[in-house]
Amino acid sequence: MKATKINNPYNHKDIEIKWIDKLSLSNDYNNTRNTFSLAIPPPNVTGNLHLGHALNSTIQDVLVKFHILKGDNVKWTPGTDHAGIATQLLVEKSLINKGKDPKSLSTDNLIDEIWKWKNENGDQIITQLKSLGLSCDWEDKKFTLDKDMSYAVNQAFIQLFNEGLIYKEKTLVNWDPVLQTAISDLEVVSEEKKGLLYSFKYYIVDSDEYIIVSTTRPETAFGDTAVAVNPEDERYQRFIGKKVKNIFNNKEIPIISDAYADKDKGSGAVKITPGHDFNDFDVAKRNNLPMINILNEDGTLNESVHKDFVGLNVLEAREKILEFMKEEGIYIGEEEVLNAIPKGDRSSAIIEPLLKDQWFLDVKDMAEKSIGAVKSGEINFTPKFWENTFFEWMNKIKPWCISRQILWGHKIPVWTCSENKSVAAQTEAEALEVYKKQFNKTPKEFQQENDVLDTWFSSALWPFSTLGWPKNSSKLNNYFPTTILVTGFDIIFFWVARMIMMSLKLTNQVPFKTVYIHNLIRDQKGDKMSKTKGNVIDPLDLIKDYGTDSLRFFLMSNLSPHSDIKIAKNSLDPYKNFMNKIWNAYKYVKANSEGFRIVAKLNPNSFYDFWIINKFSKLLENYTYFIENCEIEKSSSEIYKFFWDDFCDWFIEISKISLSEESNDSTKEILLNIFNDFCLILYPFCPFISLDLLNNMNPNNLHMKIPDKNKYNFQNPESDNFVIIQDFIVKVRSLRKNLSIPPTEKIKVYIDKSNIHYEFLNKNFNIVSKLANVESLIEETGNEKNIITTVSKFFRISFVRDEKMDIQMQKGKLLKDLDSINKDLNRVESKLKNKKFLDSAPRDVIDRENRILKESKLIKENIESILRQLI
RNA sequence: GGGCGCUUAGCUCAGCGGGAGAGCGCUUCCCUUACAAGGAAGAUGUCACAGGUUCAAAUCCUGUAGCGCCCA
Repeated sequence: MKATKINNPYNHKDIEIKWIDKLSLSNDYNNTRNTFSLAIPPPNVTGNLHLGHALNSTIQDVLVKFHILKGDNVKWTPGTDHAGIATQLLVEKSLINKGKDPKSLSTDNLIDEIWKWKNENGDQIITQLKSLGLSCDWEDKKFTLDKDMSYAVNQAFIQLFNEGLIYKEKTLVNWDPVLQTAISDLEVVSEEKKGLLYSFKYYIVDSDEYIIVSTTRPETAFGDTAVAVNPEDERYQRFIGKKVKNIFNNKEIPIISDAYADKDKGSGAVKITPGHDFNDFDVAKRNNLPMINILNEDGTLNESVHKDFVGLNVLEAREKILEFMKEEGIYIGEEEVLNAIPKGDRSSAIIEPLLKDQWFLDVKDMAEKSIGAVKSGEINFTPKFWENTFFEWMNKIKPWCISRQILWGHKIPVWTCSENKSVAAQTEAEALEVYKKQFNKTPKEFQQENDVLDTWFSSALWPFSTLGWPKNSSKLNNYFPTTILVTGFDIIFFWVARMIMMSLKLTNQVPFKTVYIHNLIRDQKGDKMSKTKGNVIDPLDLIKDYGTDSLRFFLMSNLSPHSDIKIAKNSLDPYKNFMNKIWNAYKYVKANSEGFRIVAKLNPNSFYDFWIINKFSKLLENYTYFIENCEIEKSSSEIYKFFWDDFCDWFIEISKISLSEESNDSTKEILLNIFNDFCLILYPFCPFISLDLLNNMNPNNLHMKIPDKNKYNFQNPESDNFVIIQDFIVKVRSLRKNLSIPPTEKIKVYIDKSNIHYEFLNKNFNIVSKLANVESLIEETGNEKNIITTVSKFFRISFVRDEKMDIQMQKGKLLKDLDSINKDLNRVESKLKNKKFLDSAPRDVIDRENRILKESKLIKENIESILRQLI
């Protein structure tokens, strides 16, 4: 690759164009190496890239690129999800916009339209993901409705069906009257709303006595088949076993005793509508009550109610039935209550519990095994506290309603004959075979189910179906179980839990060993981003303005296990500045390392060579540790601090001095090598700038390998002396500033030459002279009258006093320092006087306190003597 | 009602038993030949509150208050 002209200013667009297509990953498997594999949480095929995707995929990409650098077998499978309901809705809408009525199309034609849409637009999200610079295996991209993926779905279904875990049952389901399909418990969101609780009388048959019941949904009285009272409720004992007259459906319905009735709620008696309430349904099953369905699929009242009510919607019926109650004199009153309204998460329609034939998957055993896998540590959540959330849900899991009455999805692979005998199979031909074998005859009116499966059913197989399951492929052998799953906490139940259940059931293995849960991205104020609020920040805009590297580094620096990431328009400024800093530092490195190469063995010479090598070595160690521990944000911070503080502010500045004075080969070589190796470890975070600079340093010879830690393994006692030089320089600059001495004015510094650090300071006078603009070091005898002094950890530093100097300012500063030193002294002294502390504190803590005592005393004495001088 | 998480500098957040930290913002000075998208020097805190454990608590325990999320 041709090198970028490094003298140009940093421009993210130039380098992104250059490298965007060179990041795809597919490496050959080699069983001598470690393996790192993961499957991307497949975005909806209808999706547009949002910051959540950017966050989720960047985390994965950092891990992937890190493992590429380590030389592991890496497999990261990308793909998209067919997103049943969402996609169908979107296509229907776009048909309507084009003036076509989707309802006028045949089922097959509508499915064709959806496929057409998918083929035209389905890759948009993939293209957008690529702009993040991800090293997915783009050649091995999956879609949940691909042939092989559908084969896996059918196979999973067949196995679960044959084991009797999948069954069809007429029972209460969550019915979405707008989408006209069943949905699972998880897809129902409850919304608290003020409503009215109405009370009315049910008269006891052949009696003037009545029992009062309360309900927020009086229209369901058509479906009431009992009144329940609590067995311990003395008020109603005498009624149990009697009947009341349900004047709405002209039936006599029993008063039953059931613990579900709450003595303290309302009148204590409760009407039971098994066809339209989940609790009532359970009561009915316990008590063998009949169930009446009063609703059509569109949510209007059906033929089973009084003819005046047929066809009304629920709200219309409510008004009318209240009037009716009043006319009949059974209405008592209403009160305001807060109740939970169930709504569909896609349609926002009020969900009606409805009696329906639906397919269920019994997940109880699977859930128990999944809990076991997490408890035993086979699967680890990180952060660990999410395991509680997982357990909580798994413990009270109910059968999963997996059938949907929509078109777009995997058709349920079950064929049924006229005698209502069913078999599950991949194809009709296979179903016929299975049927003949099983029932020893040929089926009549053999027909496949019309329903499709819940989209999450196929997603639940994703980690292994993408690798070729159920076929025994080499991919599956090499890369399964996957190493890690990276996802947001919002789909722990929808997805993570179901993958674990399915994987344990179908493959007898966990799907992944670690679940890395990350948080959401919110706006500046901490609000969720939404189109209606107008606070959405588009990652593609950020990429345009700041560059992918800046966006990635922002995200990776702001990850937090406990809080969501907040982002404002200018949040990326510091990270773009960092990219610019790296770019400019390279200009310096390049100009000053001509003729030098990336080497395997360094030859450090001066103490600052050793110092920066040690710093880099520490960085390498921490960087690796934090990434492997899923603490990526700490890794980012290490990178930032090393580069800006250590490498640029100190090493480069010092190198300027040594390089201007003599040809210092060791420093030049170290500049180039550390910069090169820094770019390597930066690569997982900021791939574009890293690759471009690495390419510039190693034209046509990119070695994408994590730096060898042995290259940076040097021990040299002098490198510890670096802090002495730093301390001296900072103190001189500080005193200069306090005394308002211009930075351009060279200054003479008085210093005690018997100080144990003096020799080292003097030996490196060229450095301090340049960085602190010191003219000379002069012996301080202690008798000087016309000097002004400050103290540091290692030195007393004095300047010649001048009338122009702001002595009061310096005095104020010293008094303040004295105050804080006294506080420290008090704390330490009282500790060291405490016998119990000396007895029980560890040795190193006591040593440290003693050291602090000594240092503080010295500083205190110095400050006090200086203050006396200043009077 | 049950569960989880949070409360530390003006803002965003680290630290999670032994000297209160970072980035941004702020103040002052400097356009020094990598970088003004920069450099240098600074200021800023009852670590929500109340008890307890400990030689030692921002850090562990209990309780209280407030905020957020999930489940019913």
